[in-house]
Amino acid sequence: MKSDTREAIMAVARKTVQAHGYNGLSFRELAKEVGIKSASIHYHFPTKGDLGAALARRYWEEAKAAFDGFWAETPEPSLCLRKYTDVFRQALENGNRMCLCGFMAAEFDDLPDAVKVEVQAFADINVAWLAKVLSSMDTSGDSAMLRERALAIYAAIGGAQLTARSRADISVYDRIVESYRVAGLIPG
Amino acid sequence: MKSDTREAIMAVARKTVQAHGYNGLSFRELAKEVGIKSASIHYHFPTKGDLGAALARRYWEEAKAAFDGFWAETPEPSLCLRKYTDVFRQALENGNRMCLCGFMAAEFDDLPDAVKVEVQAFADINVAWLAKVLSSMDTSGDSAMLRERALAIYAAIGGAQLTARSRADISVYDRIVESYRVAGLIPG
DNA sequence: CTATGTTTACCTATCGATAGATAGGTAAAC
DNA sequence: GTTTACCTATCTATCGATAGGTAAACATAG
Repeated sequence: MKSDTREAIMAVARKTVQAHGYNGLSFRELAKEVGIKSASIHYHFPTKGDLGAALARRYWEEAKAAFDGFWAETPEPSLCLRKYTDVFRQALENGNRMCLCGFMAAEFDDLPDAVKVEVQAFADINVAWLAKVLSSMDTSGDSAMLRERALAIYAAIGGAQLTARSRADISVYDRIVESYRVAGLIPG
Repeated sequence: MKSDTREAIMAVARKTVQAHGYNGLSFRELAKEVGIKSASIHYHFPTKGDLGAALARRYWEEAKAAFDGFWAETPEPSLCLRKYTDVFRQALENGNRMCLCGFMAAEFDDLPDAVKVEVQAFADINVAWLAKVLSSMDTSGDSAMLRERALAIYAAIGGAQLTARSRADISVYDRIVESYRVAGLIPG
């Protein structure tokens, strides 16, 4: 089995970053919640940047697995998109938290390079997956335009999450995303 | 004249928060850039929360004045909306910075209450102004729906800014906003 | 099976840097 | 004489990181 402690560190750290950001993540506080000493975190993750990069990488790997699961199991593309927007809703449900990489996008200037790479990878897999789903709904064959639309949907969902968070009101997220559908930004 | 130093503190602090967030704002670094000692900042702003609240308040006051100026000077509502999206573009032009209140929305959990109030006020004035402009383009008279659309546009623009920032590429912002218009989220 | 060496996974203790905040002093302006 | 607008000096708390120790787990040789 992979180290339980390492997994526990990552689990607690992910929730912390989703609520307080990368800059709001402290080794001492993290260690206290895990039940070890802060020096022990350095054993598993030599620097904070190593931990941040591991967190962001794990985050997009899990997201990609979930999205691919939707695509494999869900025959209806519009339902696929509904499951997609629900994933971002769940972060808000979980203590008014944000997407880990969405928060880190705001803090981008202060991230170590290794973390930046993984944050960008998260956006990439979102856009690629959305473009794939959109292409299954659209016969125009203009894949460049679908990619643009996919990018717009990804950005809009991140904005909906950010806005709802500042209201601490998940219904704000629902209303914004519904408006995106009404306006035609998100098809279905 | 209002204190030059106080204004200088606010000007430097605003740029810092737009790049590094409220948590990334340090009295020592701020004082160094202004050319005074950190203790002197406490003379003008007793606590960091006081400074943060003053920054956010000033920010939405200036935004409101700018938006009202657009509305007064620009006869064409769709041109008004273009000036609106340009305002958020300018933050990115200015060293890949974000909207001050957009960044603080991410850090919402860690903000003093007095700051939270002002961050929410910024969103309120954006949505109210957008709803007013939208109502001038729409004769349906469904003001509740226009407010929902206004909220969606505000959220989407914030997301576009966040996404473009994480790419350090202003053209990403332009492409996303253009997609919003193509999709019909932003009329005009 | 036992003895020995290595690796794993922590720990205590501490480092220098930095955080916001405060006390008290000073010199100029009013 | 009081207020304004700074200053120096310092406080406690916290930051990420490091050095070095320990005890258990494991591997290997006799």
